[in-house]
Amino acid sequence: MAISYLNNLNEAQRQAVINTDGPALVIAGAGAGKTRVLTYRIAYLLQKGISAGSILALTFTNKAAAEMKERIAGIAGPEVSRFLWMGTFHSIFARILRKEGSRLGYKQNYTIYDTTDSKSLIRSIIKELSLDDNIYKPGIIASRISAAKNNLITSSMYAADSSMTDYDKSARMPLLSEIYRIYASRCFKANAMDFDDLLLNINILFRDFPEVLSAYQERFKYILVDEYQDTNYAQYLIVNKLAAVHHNLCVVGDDAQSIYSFRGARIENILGFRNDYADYRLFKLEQNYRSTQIIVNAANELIEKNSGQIRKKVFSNNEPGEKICLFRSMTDIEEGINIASDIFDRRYSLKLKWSDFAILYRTNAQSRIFEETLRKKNIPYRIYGGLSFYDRKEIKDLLAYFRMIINPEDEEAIKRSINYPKRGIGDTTLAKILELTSMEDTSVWDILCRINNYPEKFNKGTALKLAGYTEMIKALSVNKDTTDAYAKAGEIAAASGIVRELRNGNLPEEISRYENIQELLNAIKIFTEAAETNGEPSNLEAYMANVALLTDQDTDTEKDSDKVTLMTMHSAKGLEFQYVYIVGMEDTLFPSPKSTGCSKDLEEERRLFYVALTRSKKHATLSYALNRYIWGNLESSHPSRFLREINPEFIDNRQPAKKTGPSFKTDQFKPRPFREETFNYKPSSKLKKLTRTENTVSSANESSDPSEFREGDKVYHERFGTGVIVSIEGNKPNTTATVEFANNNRKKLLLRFAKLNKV
DNA sequence: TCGGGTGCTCCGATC
DNA sequence: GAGCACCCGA
Repeated sequence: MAISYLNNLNEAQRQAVINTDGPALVIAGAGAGKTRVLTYRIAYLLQKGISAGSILALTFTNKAAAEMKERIAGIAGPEVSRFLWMGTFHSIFARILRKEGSRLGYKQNYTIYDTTDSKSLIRSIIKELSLDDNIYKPGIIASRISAAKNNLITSSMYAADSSMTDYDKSARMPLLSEIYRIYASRCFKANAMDFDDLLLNINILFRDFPEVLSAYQERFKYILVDEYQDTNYAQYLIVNKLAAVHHNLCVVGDDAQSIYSFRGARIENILGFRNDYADYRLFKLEQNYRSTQIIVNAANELIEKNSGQIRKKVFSNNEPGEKICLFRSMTDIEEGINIASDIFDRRYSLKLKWSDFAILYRTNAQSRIFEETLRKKNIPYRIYGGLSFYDRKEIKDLLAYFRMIINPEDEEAIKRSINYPKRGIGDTTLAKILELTSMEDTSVWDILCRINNYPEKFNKGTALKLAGYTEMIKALSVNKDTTDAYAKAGEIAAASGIVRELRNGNLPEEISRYENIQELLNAIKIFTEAAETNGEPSNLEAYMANVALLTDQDTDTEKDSDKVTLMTMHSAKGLEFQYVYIVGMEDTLFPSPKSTGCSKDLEEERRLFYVALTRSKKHATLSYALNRYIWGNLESSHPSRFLREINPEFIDNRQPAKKTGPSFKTDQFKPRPFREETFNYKPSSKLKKLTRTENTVSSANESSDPSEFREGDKVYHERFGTGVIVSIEGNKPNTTATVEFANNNRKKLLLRFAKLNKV
């Protein structure tokens, strides 16, 4: 293996690569070549003769792991890199738990519950305890339990910890610890672990079985952790325990890019590394290869306003670059138009690709307007962060059957599959079964297998339907170990009736569901073939072992397509684009109003802004609108405080709307005129949007109260078309009016005027 | 048991 | 605005 790749590194990077022994903290500024250092360091270890099987490299996403693996395979060869322990925290520890979990009472075929499964289980526990789910909200409870697990607080510790229970009492949820207890026992009975259990149970395993810990401590001579600033307490402990013997722990990260505290990440882990390892070596990667000097300098000045951080001087030797543009728009729609136009202009005048552009926003809800404005200009775009492939209903439905074949005790899989496709097994029947499981302290599957023992509970018809389901699962399970995953999956898809159900449909969404099922089967085919080539198990159980840990990018088919990217600032972390638009820079959106009361949260928002800004290679545009629809209501806002934190010398205030280019038709996008107002009606209290057509309001002059409605006003309703107000009970917001539509239908509607601020 | 209408909630999101 | 859970009527 050639060592020449070291010549591709600057001095700081080189030092971080070749000093392989002892604890090392690599602080990598944005765009400083972090991934390159990590991959080269591993390649260097391999080249020094360290066996791949003794190197553990942990990442947060499959994508990061896959990218690194590929690069290392390129340097060291796939036959070596194959044996690296490289993957996400969850996948590596899930793998260890498959092997060692029996010590904790789990079977090797345990299921991994995703967040939907967890929430659904919590919801049913709340119901069974007859608690009010307006107070005991499943989402809140799930995150309390998750946070507890991430801090290694088991349900019994939770119940004994007065600081936890006092908090719950004050939140009117005194039974939260009870829900946690039941939740944990139900997961256990279902032979299932949720995502947090994977980390919690590894900690318990290492605590209670020192011989297991010491075996893995011995095995992993070199440990590398990517994005160390994002580790939570459970991950922190595992990593440090594993490194306790060889001390060859290399953590890489950037405290300035810590943006995940809401999911348990502790910036203290990276800030405190020097206290954990007095003999550590610090490597600072400060040269930014990505961005222009203006962007790097602006970002530096911004992040300096945060207090707790590891000081570093990120610099760029690239060109100074263009100033950062600042767009001001009257409304959110105008903002969308301005940005679509700017992208359009730059794309053609500078001969760029659509994929050179990204629009970054704080909340997913902001994407809609950009979708509309981009579509109107025929600009291709791609939204990230929507429903992922594996979150789709039809995929989850089919996977539930696969789960049943592998682990029939999986309660959530039973609930999902027992009455889909419809078999006439409803909630009442299910509730009866669940009651029996808690009375007899057993699993749902156990009751199902003995359903004939309860003739007084289930009538003949119901018992027959249940037995039909149970027998089907049993029949499909017979040769599950010897059949390959693809064959078995096809058999299940057919036998379950899911394929039949979807194939009969003619609606576009049914067709697309059917296609998604086909896509899943294709993915399984690819898995099966790859496993057979590598001489690894290719049955369904092997496929299912990791499927809960997979995400979208594994089925990403659009990778190389030329499209504008739309995503949140959070999901943009780690990516880069030539031209970046950071939108919605308003006090109502960014920093999130929920963060402004707390300096710690505000600092995290500032880091988020830092992350967003440093995504741009060539140019960044910041944008805000003075009026915006928030949950259907128009609200006015002020420019974000973060705009004042960018040194004005880096900012260009030029407004985009004044520009005209040969390819740009201004009249294609008239800003929404003041008179085209929007208001809502409320039939039995549901708000629906109505748009008052332009021509009808001409009678109202601007000095009169624009919220007035009168008889004769025309209104447009998306369901009924245009109608005329024939009678009205008032002329203020929230007045009821009878509207007559074209087909003589009269509807009584509550009209609610959403006031458009005049500017 | 099934479906359609209604009402509530909503920051970010890896595995 | 929109997704999702729930309720009520059939």
